[in-house]
Amino acid sequence: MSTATVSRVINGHGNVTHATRTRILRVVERMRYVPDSAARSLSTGLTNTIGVLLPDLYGEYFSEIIRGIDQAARRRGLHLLLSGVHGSAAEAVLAIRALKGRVDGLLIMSPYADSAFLADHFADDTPAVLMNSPVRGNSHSSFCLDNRGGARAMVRHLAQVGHRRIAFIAGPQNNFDATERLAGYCEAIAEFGPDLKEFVLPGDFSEESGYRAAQRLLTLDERPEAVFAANDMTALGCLHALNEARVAVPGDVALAGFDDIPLARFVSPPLTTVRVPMAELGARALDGIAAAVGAPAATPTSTQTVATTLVIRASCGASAQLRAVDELTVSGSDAAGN
Amino acid sequence: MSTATVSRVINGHGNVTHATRTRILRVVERMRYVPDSAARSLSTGLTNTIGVLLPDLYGEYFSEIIRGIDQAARRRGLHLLLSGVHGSAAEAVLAIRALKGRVDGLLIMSPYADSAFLADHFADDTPAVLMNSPVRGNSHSSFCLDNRGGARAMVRHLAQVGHRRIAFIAGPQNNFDATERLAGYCEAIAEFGPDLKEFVLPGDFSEESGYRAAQRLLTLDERPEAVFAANDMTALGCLHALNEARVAVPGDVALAGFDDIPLARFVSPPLTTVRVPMAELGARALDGIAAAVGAPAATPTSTQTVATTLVIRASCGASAQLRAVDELTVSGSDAAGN
DNA sequence: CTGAAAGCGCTTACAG
DNA sequence: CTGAAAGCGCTTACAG
Repeated sequence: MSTATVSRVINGHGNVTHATRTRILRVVERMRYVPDSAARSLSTGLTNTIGVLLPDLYGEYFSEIIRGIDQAARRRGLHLLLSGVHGSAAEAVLAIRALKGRVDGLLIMSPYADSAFLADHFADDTPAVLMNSPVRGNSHSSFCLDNRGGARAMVRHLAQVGHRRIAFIAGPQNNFDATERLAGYCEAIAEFGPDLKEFVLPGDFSEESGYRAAQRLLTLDERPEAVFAANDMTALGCLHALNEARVAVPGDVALAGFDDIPLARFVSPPLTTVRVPMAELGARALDGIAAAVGAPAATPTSTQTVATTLVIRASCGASAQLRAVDELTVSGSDAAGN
Repeated sequence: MSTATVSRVINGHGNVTHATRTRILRVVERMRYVPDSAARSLSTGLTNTIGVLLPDLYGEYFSEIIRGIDQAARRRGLHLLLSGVHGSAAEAVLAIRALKGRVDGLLIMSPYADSAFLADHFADDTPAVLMNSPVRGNSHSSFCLDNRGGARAMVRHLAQVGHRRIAFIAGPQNNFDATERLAGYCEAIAEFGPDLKEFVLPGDFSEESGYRAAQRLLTLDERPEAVFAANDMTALGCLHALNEARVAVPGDVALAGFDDIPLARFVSPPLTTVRVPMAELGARALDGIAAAVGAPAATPTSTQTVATTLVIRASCGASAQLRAVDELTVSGSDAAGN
């Protein structure tokens, strides 16, 4: 009954008599023995946990990512060491360092977390996967929402319904989702007709910024026929201002958002928007990091895109017929790198 | 430059020449050396991380708890090992066991996690704190929302506004929040007047169950003057059914919820409800477990209650004057045990 | 099939 | 002020 033998039965390594095995199991049971994870990690070099770094651990958006990650991790018997990295790069560095020896791999979403940053601060023998982050270089795999495709699909939809002057209320300039959505809008304006013109107003994803943007739009000589907000909260602020000014939606102006937050279908009129499958993003990223943990270091990296969905409701003047379709998958593709 | 000396400068233990210290620091910097957490944990017996077990890691409710826990943990430089324990007690046992050697303390919210359960499955030298769970015995500290006080305050409010027949749509029977809210309702009915009568309908916290309960209420000979739902989603389902039946709220029947979810103030009429400060619960519980980690094992345990807040909006027929007050703190108390 | 021994990477008395 | 050594609790070749 040496520690070696106990270790063997606990880890199911065979080469143990049935008799000794049952004897050990009985004692284990009686003493409620549970192996110490830290010791096990030290000797095996494995922790069975994945570190997850997000800008925040809460809110609609991150909560959904966590949900996807959690479900995928649970399927694989992996633990999650979560950390919210609010803002500063210095904080991100500390968080990453603190993970050494605690995790087998890292899942990270952060404006600072490009490959160079990771190479600098994270042990290069530990795999890392980026989520929804600007990818530079191909030393790490990454999973991104198709924000760009979603924005393009929305502009196409608005143009199809007949709107020409389509304004865009942007999000924060240092936010990856926001800049991708803006880029998609610009691309689509250029692509879907010479009669479409870019018109971008500043915003910051807040309800407040949507409210202000709408007020400004209302003072214009030539009002846009449609307003596409970089996210739903901004669109809601917009709607508020429009209501106050007795401007009918979608009668006088069409309104669209991005995210499909729960509120979107409760407001009046229900908001046409783009659904972003955060949980799916999280789940796929977890699967990606799990694969990387198991794979040899030289495995090629890839960048994968998670499709977004156009959700057509009443706020853009689409015909009931079109709305009946309700949801159309609009995007999604894979690209392999390195 | 032995490992011992390096260890001393890294941990700032003094007794090192300025010269050797700077030399070591320089090398540490150049090699980007970061101590291995698993090894450190093994030798110090400390992990600087708190394990957190919640029924789920996502959704409005848990997301807010996580937010509070995260903020408090960050203030103290503690890491969080999060685990969602969906349902089964067996799963909870596994999750708890897997934490051994990984955490200095445990924060847990689960219907199964009473003191007896913890004593059975969690090392007794590791402190644990319960959140919003039925407390039996006093071997563990616990932090609970004052669901009972919140429900009582709501009934009192409804009675004050003039309602006599106040129905309650209950939540799941095995849910601690739900049973406490029901208990508060019953207590208050008994307390605030002989002319008040208990009338409880089944429900399960879902919008659907509120919808059905309302339909049933509408068939009654003597309709209630007020309906108090065990949570906001149920109240919303109720509102839906009432709207369909063209029963005016609050004109024909008053409606109240519990939770104060974001939607509550967006529906029409805005919903009178009870706000539950989940983030505060999480933060206080984290502070509690942090204190327990530092304290000697014999430190007395305590049960603390986190106050809830009555939020008066338009759905219950309260006068505008009363509503102007908008929010009234209604409850909150401390009780020390053992 | 079983056990003695080394080693995982740290920290911390204990000598010097 | 500094280093050699033991020990934290496991796992895993290696002998037997």
